[in-house]
Amino acid sequence: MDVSVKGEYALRAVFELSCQGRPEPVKIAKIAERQKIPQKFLEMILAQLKQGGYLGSRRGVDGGYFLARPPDQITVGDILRQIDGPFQPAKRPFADEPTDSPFPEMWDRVERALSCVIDRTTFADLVERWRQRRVKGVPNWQI
Amino acid sequence: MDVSVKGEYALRAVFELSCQGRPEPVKIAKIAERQKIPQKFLEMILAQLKQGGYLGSRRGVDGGYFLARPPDQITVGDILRQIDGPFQPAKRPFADEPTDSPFPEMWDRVERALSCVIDRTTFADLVERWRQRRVKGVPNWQI
DNA sequence: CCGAATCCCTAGTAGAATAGTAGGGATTCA
DNA sequence: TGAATCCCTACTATTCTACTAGGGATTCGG
Repeated sequence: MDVSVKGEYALRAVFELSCQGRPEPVKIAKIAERQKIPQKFLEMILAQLKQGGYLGSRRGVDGGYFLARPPDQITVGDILRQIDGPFQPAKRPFADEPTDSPFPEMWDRVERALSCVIDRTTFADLVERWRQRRVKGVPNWQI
Repeated sequence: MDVSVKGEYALRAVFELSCQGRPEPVKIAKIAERQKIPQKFLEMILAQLKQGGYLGSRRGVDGGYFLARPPDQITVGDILRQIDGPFQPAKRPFADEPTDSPFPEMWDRVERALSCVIDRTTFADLVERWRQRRVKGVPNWQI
């Protein structure tokens, strides 16, 4: 019932890209440094996200990765599913399980509850909340 | 974001015990057979559940395992946590993560959403829903 | 056209976790 | 006493995780 490190790295990378106002390319090395992610590992992750259609890239001197869509159209659930695969809490139907088990219905509830958070949270939301917190956390005492 | 096979076995075993009206001992072999769980593996699981205070046991000829509390006082969350450990969706705080990350707050939401299902679903609930479904699913055509 | 910077691709790998199995020891009770 | 049961320790094959290594393909300024 937990997210892999790879999944967390992916979220942080996409968050980093979402913080850019314009979608101009950011280098792998820069993302790796700012988010403290092993660079070669990050390369694989970004490739996977690109393959899922969430990122675009450019090679060469001014190359890098960028969001393929605006951050309000990418959800946390999108990224996690792309990296860690679909997360049914339990394999359904469980091979050996009696067909009239009480659990599948409960797993559905779990999945819906989870979906309510991760499929409704976009990276635009994350950036906005994070900016708001920074403002509230470090208020301007000068007025 | 998924439950281990061990965790599912544990749920099914506790469900099986919850279906007994009285808390009289049920043999490992019987639970294993009825729920199609490898017996030796089940032994470990039941020991772990006993150690967590959810089950009691008796040895000898009429021995077996039984619930240590009524099924309306054991939740799905109790059992899953005992078997699979606490499930924070992500390790918090993530060592390398900047301290002002937007994610911890989101993981809190996820955890609360999850908790709303698994910590509010008791085994009494599961048994009741399951019985109700059997009644509705196999209606009496004789009137 | 050169070459430096960048992304791209395949492969390998140490260590941990998962899902068990094996074999016998300790209790209980008729 | 002995049969039935739970109890305990150890072992293991397989898979997964979190990387690392090494180079190849593009892009672009000069």
